Amino acid sequence: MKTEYKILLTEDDENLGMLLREYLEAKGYETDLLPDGEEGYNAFMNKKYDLCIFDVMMPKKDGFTLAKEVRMVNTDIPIIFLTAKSMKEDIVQGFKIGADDYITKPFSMKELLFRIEAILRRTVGSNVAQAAYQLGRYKFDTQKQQLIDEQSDSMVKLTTKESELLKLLCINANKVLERNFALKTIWVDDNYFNARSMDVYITKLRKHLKGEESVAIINVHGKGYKLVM
Amino acid sequence: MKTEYKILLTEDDENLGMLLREYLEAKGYETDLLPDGEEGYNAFMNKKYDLCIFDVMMPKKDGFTLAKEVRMVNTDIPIIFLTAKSMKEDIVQGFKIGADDYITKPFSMKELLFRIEAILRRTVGSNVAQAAYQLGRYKFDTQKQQLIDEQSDSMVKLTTKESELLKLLCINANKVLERNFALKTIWVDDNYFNARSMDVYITKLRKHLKGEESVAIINVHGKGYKLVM
DNA sequence: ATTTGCTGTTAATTATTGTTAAAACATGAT
DNA sequence: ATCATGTTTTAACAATAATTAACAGCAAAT
Repeated sequence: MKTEYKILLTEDDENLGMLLREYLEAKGYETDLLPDGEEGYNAFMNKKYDLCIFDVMMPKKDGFTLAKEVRMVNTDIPIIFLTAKSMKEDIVQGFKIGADDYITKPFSMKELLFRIEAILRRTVGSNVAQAAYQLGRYKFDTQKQQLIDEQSDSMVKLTTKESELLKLLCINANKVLERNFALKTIWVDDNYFNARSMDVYITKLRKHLKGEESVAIINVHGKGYKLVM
Repeated sequence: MKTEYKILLTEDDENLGMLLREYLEAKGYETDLLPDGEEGYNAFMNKKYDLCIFDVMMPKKDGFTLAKEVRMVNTDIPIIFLTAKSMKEDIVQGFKIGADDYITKPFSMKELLFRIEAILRRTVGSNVAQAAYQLGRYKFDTQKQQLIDEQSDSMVKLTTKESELLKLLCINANKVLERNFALKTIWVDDNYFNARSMDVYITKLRKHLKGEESVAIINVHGKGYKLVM
């Protein structure tokens, strides 16, 4: 099962745009090409993309403005800017907005592809479970279901449910882990009682992690929980 | 508490190496410079680094071999390759090994710095990725949903809604944040009651920020609110 | 000036989450 | 099968967050 990644590309130069789209589609990315920032924004709001590539210089709405608006709705989606070589200042500004990468024109399409792959490997790919997570001073071993305090060199055994929940939180670190999702994956059924059971486990995990200031499980009201670190 | 990031740099050209190390240290990165792959590997095994920068062409052990060995021990650590412009094939190989980025010589040190920052923002994610806004004496951490008063060194926890709204205001600092836009992004639906709810949260935010004269949330009649500072 | 519609603020209501403890359930050892 | 132990769920109540209601104040339009 290999889901196709969806790319939102905005580029006002029609020739370059079409060329890029064709290339990206050939490489297996579903690509939507929009000619300016406004249309790009509309497209973004109407479809779920995995990555954005915005030309900086565009009519109606430039790439940075578009990126800001996109960031308001989605803080995580990777954004790559296409920028003219001379504009060093653009690059600085781009990173401030939260660019994931930038690429200066002219560029080879291969180069762009490498960047895309590298980013997707990190962002989407980071959603893949790992064997162990570092939570500040604690190391969480998902296999052994252990939380090791590397400072005092002590260890706490986690129960199955504790471990499963913490693992889900880790996989979604710094993102919201939706209640329903967690309930369906761990408790199978998402009724009222299971939701309360989950709350109980959140309390337990918070106690386990309270020795590390930089790590916290915060509640996102009505949505779920977020492991921040 | 700002932990210094540790960088492992291998580069056989002594002049370039020293220059880079000097620059990176000036930018606040603790940098160890090793002249070849073998010494680089020894250093890696003896210390905990946050990021690696490997020259591809090195005596004794080239950058790719070194990277492969490092990857066996640590699958996550970001690796940036320094490679000669001509060697397009190098780049392909580099990404196969799992490079996070590559940079072709000659390059500007600023450019390298941007790459480093971008990668650290993503991977370590911890310190830099947390979009934090400075509001006069207050520092607003969007991830942890906290408002830190840096003068009294006290902290106030924000609720999810408070945090979301303040974040939108910050993104649009000194510009009008339109009511409808905020309602649609935070409350999803922009009916009368949600609009009143938003007003209540504006009051709450104003209270939170009243300790700082230079920051204010002003109303733009019929349009929305503007965070001025 | 008066009306209408927006905004400011506080308090009451409702919904969600935090926490603790007891009950129910599971598991392996005797 | 029974017991001892640890895990998970349920229950109960406390605390917090979000919405709604109510009324006061202000801004723009007629």
